[in-house]
Amino acid sequence: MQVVSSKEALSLPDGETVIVRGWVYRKREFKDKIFVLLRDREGIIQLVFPQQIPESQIARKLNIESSLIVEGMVKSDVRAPGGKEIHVSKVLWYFIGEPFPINEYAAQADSEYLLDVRHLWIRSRKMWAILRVRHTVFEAIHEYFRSKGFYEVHCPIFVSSAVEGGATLFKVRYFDREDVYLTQSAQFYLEALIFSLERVYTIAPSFRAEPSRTRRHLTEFWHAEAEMAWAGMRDVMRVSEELITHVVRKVLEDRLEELSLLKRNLEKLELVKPPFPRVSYDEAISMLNSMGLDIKWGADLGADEERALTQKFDTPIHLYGFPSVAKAFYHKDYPEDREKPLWERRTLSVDVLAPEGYGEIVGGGERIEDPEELRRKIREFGLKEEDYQWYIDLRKYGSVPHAGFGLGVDRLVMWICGLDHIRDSLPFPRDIRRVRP
RNA sequence: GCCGCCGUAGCUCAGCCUGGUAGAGCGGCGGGCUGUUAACCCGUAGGUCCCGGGUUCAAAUCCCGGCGGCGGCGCCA
Repeated sequence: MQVVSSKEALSLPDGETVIVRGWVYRKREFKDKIFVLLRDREGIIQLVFPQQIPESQIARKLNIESSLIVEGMVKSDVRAPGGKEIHVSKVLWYFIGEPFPINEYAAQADSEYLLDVRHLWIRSRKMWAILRVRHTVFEAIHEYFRSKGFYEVHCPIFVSSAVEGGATLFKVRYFDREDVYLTQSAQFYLEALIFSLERVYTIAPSFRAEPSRTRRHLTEFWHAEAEMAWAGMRDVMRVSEELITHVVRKVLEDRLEELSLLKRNLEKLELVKPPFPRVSYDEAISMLNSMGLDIKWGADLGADEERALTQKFDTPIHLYGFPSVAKAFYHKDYPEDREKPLWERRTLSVDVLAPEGYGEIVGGGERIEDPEELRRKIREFGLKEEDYQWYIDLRKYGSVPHAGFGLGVDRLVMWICGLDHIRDSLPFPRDIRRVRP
C-alpha cells in the first residue's frame, strides 16, 4: 500500500486504494457521514467517513489540526473539492488535538494575535502559499547566479566594524574581548572575494538595529548580495534586472496555485521584463517637482517620493546617480564630478524600486577602486581610516573596477506575493518589538 | 527618535462620546440535520472590561500615571 500526497491522490484513477496522512483542515458532521478536509504539504483532499464503520467514532473526535493517517479508496465526485475524495476504510494512526486557537475571524483581522501564535499560524493556507513562493524565490536566485558563473560564498555574521556609516549595529559579547557586531551586509567580504573568484554571490541574513516601525523593515532580513570584478554601474543594472525577471518568471511557472490563493494580480507580474526603465536621480527630481512635490537636489527620496515615482511605471525601475551625500562612502563618484565639492557630486549608484508602491528592493553600484580616492571619501564622511584598514588594503594589491548590489529577498517575496506587510514574507519575523516565537 | 491609534470571553469585535453592575459572532460543549465547501439550526458554559491611582452615591465608560501592542515618518534591503 503506497502513501500518497493529497495532490497525487487527486490524480489517481477511481478505485485505487491509498494511504494519505496530514492534518484536519475542516470537519463537517452529518447523520450518515463525516467529511474531513485533510491538509498536507501539497494541498487539501476530502476524506469521507461513513457513519457505519467503527472508524467514524475516531472521526467524530477529530478537532481542527488533529493529525491522522488513513487508508481508503479514491472516488470521483463533482461535489468534492478538487473533484475527487477518499472513502476511508481504516484509520491507521491518529492524534486528537486540543481545540485549535486560531479561527477565520482572527485570520481575516490579520491581528497581532496571529503574531503571538505564529508557530501555529504558519500552518495556515496563506502562510503555506507564501512559504512555497519563498522557497521558489530562493531557488531561482541560486539558479540565476550559478547559471551566470557566480560562485556562492559564505561570509561571517560576527563582524568587528560597520559597513554603512549611519546604520546601527547589534552588539554581541564575544568571550572576554571587545564586543563584536552582527553583520549588516556581506558586501566588504564579497569585495575581498572578487580578487579570488571574480564573480561571487551569497544569500545570508543581515541585521539592522534601526528602530524602524514600517511594513517594509525587519531587524533580521535575508540579503542576496553579489559582487563583480571588471564591472560597473551598468552591469549592476543588467544583472539585477535579469535576476529579478528570472525569479518572477520562475514563480509564475511553478507557483500559480499559491499566487491565486494569495489573490495576487498576475498581470502585474507578467509585465516584468528587461530592460527596466532607467531614471536618473536628476530626472526623478524634476519629475517629482512637476508632480507638485517640493524636493531639493541632494535629499534622499522618502517613502512618499518613491511611491509617487513608481506609480508612473508598471514595472520595476532603476533609479541611479544619487548624490554622494545621500549614499554610503564606498560608492564611486561620477568621474566628471570629481573636482566638485562633496555636496555637488553624484555617485555611480543604483537602486531598483518595485512597482505598486513596494519601493526599494535593491541597492548597489560601482565601488571606489582607487585607494587614495577611498581614503579621501572616508575623511570627507568624517569616518576613521583605521576602522577600514583591511577594506582599504584590498585596493593596494591589483585593484580592479568592480560593482555589486544587495537584494532584500523578503521585500522581493513581499512584492511578488502582493503582501501588506514584510513580516508575512517569512515564517518567524524579527522586528523592533518581536523576537518570539 | 518623532507622530497617531488601540487594550472588554479562547479569537474577532460592539458597548465608552452622553457613568447605573457585561453583549454579539466565531470557537468549545450537548443535541438536531440525506453531500458539506468558512455548512446550517437549537441549546449551553465561558469575563481581573491591561495595571495602579483619582473624581463620583455609582466607573468598562470621565481624569492622571504606568505597562503592553499596532500603524505611520525618518533610516534602509
